[in-house]
Amino acid sequence: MEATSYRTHGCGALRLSEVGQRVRVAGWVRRVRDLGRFVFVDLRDRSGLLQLVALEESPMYAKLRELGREWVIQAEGILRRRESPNPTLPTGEVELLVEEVRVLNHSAVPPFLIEDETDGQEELRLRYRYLDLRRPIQQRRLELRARMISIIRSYLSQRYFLEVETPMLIRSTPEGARDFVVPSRLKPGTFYALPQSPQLLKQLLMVAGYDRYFQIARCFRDEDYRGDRQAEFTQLDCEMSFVTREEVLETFEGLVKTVFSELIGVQLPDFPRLTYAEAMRWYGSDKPDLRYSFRWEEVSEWARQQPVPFWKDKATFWLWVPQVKASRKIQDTLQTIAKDNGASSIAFIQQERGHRTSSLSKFLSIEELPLPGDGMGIWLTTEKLSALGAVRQGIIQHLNIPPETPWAVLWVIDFPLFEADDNGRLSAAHHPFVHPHPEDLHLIEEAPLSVRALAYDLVVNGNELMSGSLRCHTPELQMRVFRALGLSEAEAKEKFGFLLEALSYGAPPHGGCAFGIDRWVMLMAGAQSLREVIAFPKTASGADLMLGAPAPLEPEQKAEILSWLSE
RNA sequence: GGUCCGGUAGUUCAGCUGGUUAGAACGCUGGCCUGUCACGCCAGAGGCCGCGGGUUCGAAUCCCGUCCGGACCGCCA
Repeated sequence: MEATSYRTHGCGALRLSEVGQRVRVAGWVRRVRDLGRFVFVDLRDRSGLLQLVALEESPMYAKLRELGREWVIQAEGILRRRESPNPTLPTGEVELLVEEVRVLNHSAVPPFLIEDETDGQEELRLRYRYLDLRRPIQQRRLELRARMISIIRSYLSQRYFLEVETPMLIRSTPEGARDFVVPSRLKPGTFYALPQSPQLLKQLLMVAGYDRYFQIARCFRDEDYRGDRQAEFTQLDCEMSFVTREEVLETFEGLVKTVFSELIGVQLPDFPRLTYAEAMRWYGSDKPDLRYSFRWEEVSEWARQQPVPFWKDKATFWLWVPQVKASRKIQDTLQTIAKDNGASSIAFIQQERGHRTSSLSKFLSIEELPLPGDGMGIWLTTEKLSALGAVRQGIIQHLNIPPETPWAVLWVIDFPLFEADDNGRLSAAHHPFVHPHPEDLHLIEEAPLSVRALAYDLVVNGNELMSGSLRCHTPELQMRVFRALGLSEAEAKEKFGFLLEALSYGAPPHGGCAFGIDRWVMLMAGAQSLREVIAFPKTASGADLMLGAPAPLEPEQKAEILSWLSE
């Protein structure tokens, strides 16, 4: 902490090495402990906590006794060794014998404890966010976030990436989430939209020859929120030219490893890669949590030959979880999860100290099945692979299985380019600018659902942390994809004319990605909610409880804006 | 948009099958206390029971509506 005229040291910086020195500190009063002939004050600033002390015979004694919680004070005196140290505090071996104290500001009594373990509910803390952020644990989280962004900037800048800002007032794009909209005053009846991501702008930067771009970009989506979602959120947005998918993955694998190493001292091994098809078949999810190694195996052929009536004509999968045992109640829960996710049957077998029990014992001679030891096995019949993922997650959650490793980071690649909605209409699985896999180009028209994309996700502990792709860089290929999505030439020109035009002026091969920074910080900080790693977050209904936003406008302002809405 | 949970002292909660004066802990105020660090001890103040309506002799408690917060589903290329 920098010294100023108000202070010579940060409260948390003082150690035995400063004992005997005259020091001046400034900060907030955490608590006053009045013992009669002694008074102790805990003084807090961002650097930590320091104990101040005054004895009865000192004129400071009366002054310290009068201080209230969260008053802002400045104190000066000689640092001395404590008679009874506190080993739980970094400054626990020293204290400041106060010779002078100045109250810089009073404070109202705070509505909740300004401590890591606070007694305030989140609603109250959001209303007094400046007090909540005064808690050391919050300061550490925002410091972690700032350090992470600084590491990212340094890594990318060293690799020829250029940080470019893109506008917040842009044009609404037809796909994706609902836009936040801003009415135009100068052209009544027209509207700006806030960006859902700088996707198209960064592609235009590649066309412009900027080669490697990044931005810590604020993005906006007007959808309903959750604990893990905010109306505005922060992306690390990146794009590169003249690179293969392989080179993009290497670049960002390096970034992620660097952040883990420099931020929390974790050396990650090389990231395994799963294709989308493998991830779905083995884990039933496109973002599998690989902290747990157990995975599904298809046993349909074997199952069809067994005398189990509900295994005929169905795809059957087998999962073995070693060294666990599920109660009847948990089995019922897993069955509900399976059924809710479209599975047609679920069956269990358990072995405990060599003794086997199974819900299929009346169909199968269970003693003859080869089992690897004690544990639980599950057979699931389902046509929907996502049921495999739901049951696997259910097992982890309800059996409280401890992770085998603290961090599991992997790539999922070869996502499908298209997906069909409920009515069978094609839509872009990721977004409509993704480059199809070169081996599947011939399938775009005949079998679009089997076209793979040059797309990739980075998955950390079951969370999608980053998503990206190579992009169509010729207008011809981009138009083929648009057509497959059901866009006519005229519609494509109307909606994405500027992109098609830009691609026709010498667009280089390019691709990139976007990281969800809030989620990433949340994982690194071990936080439970995005709101804990955002300085001024909104509630689930999109409200800022401190500012009182959103709020009605003054009648004149409202009337003026209403007049802009229609031309 | 749907389902569920919650809203009582400054705070976190109890009370809720209707019935004296609505409780506890922490915090706050005052007093005592020689080494505390969740200091301890004693005393005290503090309440439109979210808001509006209804049922009833009587409502924190039951019913309807509404607002706010949270979780889940939908939604989130």
